[in-house]
Amino acid sequence: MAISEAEAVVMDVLWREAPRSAEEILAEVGPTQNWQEGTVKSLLNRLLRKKAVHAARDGRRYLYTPLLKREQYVQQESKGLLDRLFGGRVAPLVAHFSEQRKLSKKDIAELRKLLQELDDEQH
Amino acid sequence: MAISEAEAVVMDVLWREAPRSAEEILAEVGPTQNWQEGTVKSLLNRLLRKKAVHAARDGRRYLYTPLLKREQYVQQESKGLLDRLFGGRVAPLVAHFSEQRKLSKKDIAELRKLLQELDDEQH
DNA sequence: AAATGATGTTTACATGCGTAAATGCTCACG
DNA sequence: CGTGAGCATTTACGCATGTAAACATCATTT
Repeated sequence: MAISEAEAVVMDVLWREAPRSAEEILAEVGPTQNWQEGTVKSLLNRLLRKKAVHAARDGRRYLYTPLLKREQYVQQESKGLLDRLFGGRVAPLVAHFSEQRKLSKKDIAELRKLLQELDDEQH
Repeated sequence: MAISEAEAVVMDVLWREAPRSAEEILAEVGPTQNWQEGTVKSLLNRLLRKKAVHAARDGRRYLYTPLLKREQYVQQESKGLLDRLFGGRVAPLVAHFSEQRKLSKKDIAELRKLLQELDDEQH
C-alpha cells in the first residue's frame, strides 16, 4: 500500500539520517508540523505495517530505519504524476513549468548541462 | 478543497469536451474504470459541491461544464510534487528522470528545442 | 391514470488518513 | 517491593474517498 503524505514526512527524517528513535523524529518534525508524540508513534506504526521502516530494539526504545528507499518513493510519485498529467512524457512537464515561468536561471543552466552530458555519453 | 483522483478522471473527460451529460461521461469513462452509473453521479455531485464543475439543466438532464481549468489543476498538482520532492526546483526533477533513463529521444529533442527557445526570447 | 423508464439526489459503507487520547509494559528509584 | 517515568501499542474519532444502492422525480407510454 502507498504511504501517505504525513507518513512521508516521517520517512523524510529517516532518509536524512537513520536509525533514529521516535523521540528524535519528533524533535525534528514536531516544530514544523505541530505534531504530538502520539501522532509520530502512530505514523511509525503504520509505516511498520506497510513495511516501509524497520524497528530495532535499543534498550527500552526502538530505533527506526527506512526500508523503502527514497529513490523508490520519488520514482513512484513522480511517475504517477507524469503519467496522469503529461502522458508519461517529461518534456511536456518541463514545458508546463516553462510556460508558468517557473524555471529559474539555475534550472535552465542545469538543464542545459544535463542535456550536454547526455550528448557526451551518447559519444 | 482539493479534488480527488477519481474526481479528476471525470474532470478529464470534461476537459476534453464540454458540456456533457452524465450519461456521456459514463460512456467515455465506464469501460476503462469499470464504474457504474451511480459512481459517476456521485463524483459529479462532489465536484459540484467543490465548485469544480457547473451544471446547466437541459430538459430532463444536466449538462456539466468544468469550472476548474485544467491548467490550474495541473499547476497545483505539479507544484505540490515539485515542492515536496525536489525542493521546488525543476532541474532536479528532470535529472531524476534522466538517471532513471526515463527520457525518451523525443523528450530530449523537445527539451533541447525548449531551451533553445528560451535562449532566443532572451532578447 | 398507472406503470415505466430516465435522471438526478440521498444515503451507505468500508477503508485510509490525520491526529491524538488511553492504556500497557518495564526498568530504575525511592 | 511498589511506583512513577519513559516508551510502545491500542483504540478512537471525524472527515475524505471510492464505490455504489436506494430513493425521488417527472415525462412518456400503455
